[in-house]
Amino acid sequence: MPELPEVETVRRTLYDKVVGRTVAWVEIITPRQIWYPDADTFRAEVEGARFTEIDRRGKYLLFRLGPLTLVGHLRMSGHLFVCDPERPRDKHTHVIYHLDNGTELRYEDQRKFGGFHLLGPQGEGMPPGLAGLGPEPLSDDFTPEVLSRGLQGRRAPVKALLLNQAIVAGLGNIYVDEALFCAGVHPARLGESLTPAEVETLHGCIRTVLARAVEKRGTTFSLYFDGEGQEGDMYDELQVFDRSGQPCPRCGTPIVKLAVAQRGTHVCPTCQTAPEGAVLATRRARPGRRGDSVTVAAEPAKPYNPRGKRKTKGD
DNA sequence: CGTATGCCCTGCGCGC
DNA sequence: TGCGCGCAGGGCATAC
Repeated sequence: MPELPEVETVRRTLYDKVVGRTVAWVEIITPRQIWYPDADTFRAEVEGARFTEIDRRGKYLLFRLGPLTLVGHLRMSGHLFVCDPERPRDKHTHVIYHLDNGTELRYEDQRKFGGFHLLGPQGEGMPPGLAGLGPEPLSDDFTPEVLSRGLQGRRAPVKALLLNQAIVAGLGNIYVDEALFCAGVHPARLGESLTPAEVETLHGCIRTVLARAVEKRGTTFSLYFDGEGQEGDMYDELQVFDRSGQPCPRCGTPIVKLAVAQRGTHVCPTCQTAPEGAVLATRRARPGRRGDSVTVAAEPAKPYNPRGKRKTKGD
């Protein structure tokens, strides 16, 4: 799952291979991955344009094409990389930007969740998530005060708030769990319940965790690789994510997997104190499945609703 | 407005 | 061995 560190690594690894190149032609294999405008207009506008810069905001890649901006989002399983045309095409190849030096900028995506927007000079066509994106966590804009304002008075679990890209940009499931562990804050705590000291610590942890992950070129968990096809090295440094049943690196207590905000969530039950009176119900120990013991966590005032899946409800 | 839920999609593990 | 099911998850639309 590409989050800020993975997307930043993709940006860096694509940079020299793409910037300065002109798009000879665009091959759209799966039109539904073109989100804006329609595929024909998109192709017509991009063909002949030259990549002048690659920026990143949160998990969005911003390819500057002179006055236009090609926005890419990898979502869960997207890959963007440059390769030679001889490379066999994966069956999940959806878009190919054929470059003027004969190489190809390919977009592959198993789940077809990701896609592209082409923004006009004034930003027309911008997805709402990009327009409403919160501060870059590694920039000076992101201060403890800014984080505090994002959590202030909010009755959602702090994990849900950190996943909210309007509060802070770029965090996903992996680094939220890591940052909350680093800060010793339980993910089910409500945003409004954090003390100023906890917010300050959490702010520092978000930055430390993300900066380290960028250094390590991201986490390869399931299928991530960067713009050169290389995997990230951060997985081995993860403290809690995907480590359920393994000893906490700080105190040795086995890491537990919970559901918070409908998301798989990893905590050390000793280092991250559950909120006072929290309902901690073991949903089900799924035998054999990576040894997960899945537990549901919620504040007492708002009992957890197991996934709200009312498909074949008892009838 | 803030919060919660369903949807998109497909590979995989699991249970039979 | 093979099939069908449930799960995973980022962002957006929609419902309260």
